[in-house]
Amino acid sequence: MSKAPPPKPTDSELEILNVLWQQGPSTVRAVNEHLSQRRQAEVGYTTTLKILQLMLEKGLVRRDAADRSHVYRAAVREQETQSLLLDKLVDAAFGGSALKLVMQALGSRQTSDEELAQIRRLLNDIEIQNSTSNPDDDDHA
Amino acid sequence: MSKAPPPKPTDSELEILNVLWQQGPSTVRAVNEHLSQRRQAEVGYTTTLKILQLMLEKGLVRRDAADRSHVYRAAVREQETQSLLLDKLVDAAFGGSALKLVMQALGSRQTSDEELAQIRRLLNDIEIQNSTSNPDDDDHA
DNA sequence: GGTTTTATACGAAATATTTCGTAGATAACC
DNA sequence: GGTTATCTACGAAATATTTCGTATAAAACC
Repeated sequence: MSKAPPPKPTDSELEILNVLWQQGPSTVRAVNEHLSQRRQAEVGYTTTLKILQLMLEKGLVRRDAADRSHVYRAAVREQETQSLLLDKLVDAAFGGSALKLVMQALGSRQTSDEELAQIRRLLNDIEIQNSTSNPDDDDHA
Repeated sequence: MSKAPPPKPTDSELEILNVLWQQGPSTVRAVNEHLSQRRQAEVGYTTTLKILQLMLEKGLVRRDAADRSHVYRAAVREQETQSLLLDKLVDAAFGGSALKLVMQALGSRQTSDEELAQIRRLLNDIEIQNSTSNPDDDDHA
């Protein structure tokens, strides 16, 4: 046993991760400015700093402390985090059924023909995968 | 102006809503027992009571206090709550793109042919709707 | 070299959430 | 009628999250 997986980020932490994913490794000041832009109001510099320090302890970010201004970067990938949050939501609100979530997402909002086409392409890809490997291999515990 | 929409339920509140959606109107004791079953451990009776009281203040549940044992029922619909949580997640983790969320949900997990077919049927329905009403009516602010 | 600016670290207040103990009232039981 | 069980209300501890003020050190400026 060695590493515990990083925990689910809080709302504020997720906001900061978004900045780091989009901007790449950044100083506290840079993160703080992007954060202040996203929201209506100005965010205190030390607030951003503090959250980044907590994120460091949790393993959500790493930092390069070579210079006086430390540079932080995301330690978790965007896609992995999306999956994690998606799974949590599926469990907590959709009775564990990702299908229900997808149906809900598609059904309750406007989806353009272009997007529909995009999803169809993905469905085709998945179907091909299903048939080339194990056609009926869905729920073998 | 009159009614503020019920807020996003917390994790515990969502758990209780799930019980109420599944079991229908229930006493505190009944909710508490279902809750204790879902988790490993026993949940304190007054803990469940307290959360239900807070949910009442927030407008997430209503109650019938005619008898000594009050009966609580969900004041928000399951589907609406799912939509709300979904929207929040889309904004917070998928840059506002529901399409990305759907692609991620489908791409990163095993989806059976049966489920794929179900989604295709939904896509067809949506496409028909799109063409019968307003074909290019996606982003008219 | 002294002043101002810009960093990090840290403590702690403010807020939100979860948990439960205790008090008081009422019903049920014997 | 008195005791026990069950219920709600309420306060508050325990925990998590968000926010920021202050202390301190180092760099930048003049």
